[in-house]
Amino acid sequence: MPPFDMARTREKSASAEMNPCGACPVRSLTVCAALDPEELRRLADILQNVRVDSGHTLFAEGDSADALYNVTSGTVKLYKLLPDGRRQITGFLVTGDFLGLAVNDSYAYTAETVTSSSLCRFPRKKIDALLEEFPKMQRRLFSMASNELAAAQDQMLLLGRKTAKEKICSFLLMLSQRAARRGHKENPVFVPMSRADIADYLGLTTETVSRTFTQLKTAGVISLQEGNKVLIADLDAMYDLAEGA
Amino acid sequence: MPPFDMARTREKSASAEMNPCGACPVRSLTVCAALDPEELRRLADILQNVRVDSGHTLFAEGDSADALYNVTSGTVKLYKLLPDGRRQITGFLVTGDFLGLAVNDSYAYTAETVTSSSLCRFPRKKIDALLEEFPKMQRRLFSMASNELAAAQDQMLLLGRKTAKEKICSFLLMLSQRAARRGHKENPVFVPMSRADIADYLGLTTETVSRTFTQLKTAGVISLQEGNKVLIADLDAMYDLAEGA
DNA sequence: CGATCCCTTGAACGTAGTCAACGCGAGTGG
DNA sequence: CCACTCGCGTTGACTACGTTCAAGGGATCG
Repeated sequence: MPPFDMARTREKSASAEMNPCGACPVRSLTVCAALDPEELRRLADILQNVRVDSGHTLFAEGDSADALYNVTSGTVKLYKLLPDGRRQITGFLVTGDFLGLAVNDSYAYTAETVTSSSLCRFPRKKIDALLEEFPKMQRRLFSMASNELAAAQDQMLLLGRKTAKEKICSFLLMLSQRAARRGHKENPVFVPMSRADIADYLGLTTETVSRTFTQLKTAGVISLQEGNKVLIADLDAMYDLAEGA
Repeated sequence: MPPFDMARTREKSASAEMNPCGACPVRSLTVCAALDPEELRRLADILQNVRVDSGHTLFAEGDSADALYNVTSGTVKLYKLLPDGRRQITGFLVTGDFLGLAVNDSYAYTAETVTSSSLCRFPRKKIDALLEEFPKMQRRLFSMASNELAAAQDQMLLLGRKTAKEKICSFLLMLSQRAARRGHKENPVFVPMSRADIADYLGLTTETVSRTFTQLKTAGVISLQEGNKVLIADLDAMYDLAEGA
């Protein structure tokens, strides 16, 4: 029996065997894009499929960073805490996003599922070895990190300089655009996270988030629908409101 | 704002030969660390040394991103603007930091000098080719981007969840630690940027920055010295104040 | 059916923003 | 050489946006 078959038997989930990377429907979105079949096979050999229910912690800030993850379905939030419990969510990750970058071999943030999610888990040492071997993948990861960095700067602008209304509108537009890029319907927008999560992402309180939704609803810019969906009724107004026009 | 071509003197390979990367005193801090002599020579071949007076724009948000830069001396600020002029400074870069990562071949932010500065300029196409060739350098760049990303998340926590006093203390401590890591004296801290710049970095107004400095001064935690220096009189208090203890 | 969680709404409060004035030092020109 | 301007920092008075504290509704679940 070839060694790679041995490796595959170690995978946690049977679904990984039935759905190898070559057939992965979200590959084009992520770090695995543009790898050739042989490289994909090598990648499949080291990954574990992980399924996590909503509200569970993948890893906590300060944990030793022994794996990189790739979201294949669901939504994951990353956050940091202050000693007194104040929380800042630094990102909501969805299909195709990766997480687990480390500083000093420790995670810099806590990762927790918002909805039940599936992830590919790459043990650090193995993925590092593979990155050495496949510069193509290294470049891809770098380019994704660059995009993350640009998004982080947008978020700083939002946190430091936007009003509550502008923050909420920017947030909804971001979710909408992100859904569109993944081939989901961009309107109404699916908003799976709680008011508390939105507040901690935008630097607000739940009360302010709730009040601002009500304002926008009253102004006829959005309307709330069943199943945590938000219909953007006036897209132009949203764009204007998102930047203070 | 003066036109930057006037202030900027671009020295071609001639000066690069006189001061080759091999003798560069800040190499260990930056992307050029751990390259061998041959690789350094190749790097020196493509770089331009750039000297820029204070208050000049290196490039603006949206410009086509045709170069990567590396700060060798001085301080550079990066910022983004809202249509009505509100500004968020996303970082102050010093010796060893790089800038110029692009999204869609455009810069995502404006880069402007705070003090007169020197930079190494790497034309995009040439540096990309070199990165292909030297995976070592690619990895180094990636690891620096990872650190940037972690710093960005810290900044989001600051912007979203810290009070004015906590922001100012965190800021001064960051400057102090950064100076220490570069072998400069960490106390008193050199603070070359204006109140307006500090405000736009911390999501405050100049008045609040000024008032908070006065408060900290009155409380005996810091004292202001000649030449834009801040003496941290009570380091423990600063650490506590920075996280709301 | 009670307990819990999440969301919403109301009222009062407080932190930081806004508007305004002034001091100070550097640079400029009469 | 002095008067003037200009940019920057500081301080004061007032305001406002978002927070805090509190209450209640609605959905879910044991």
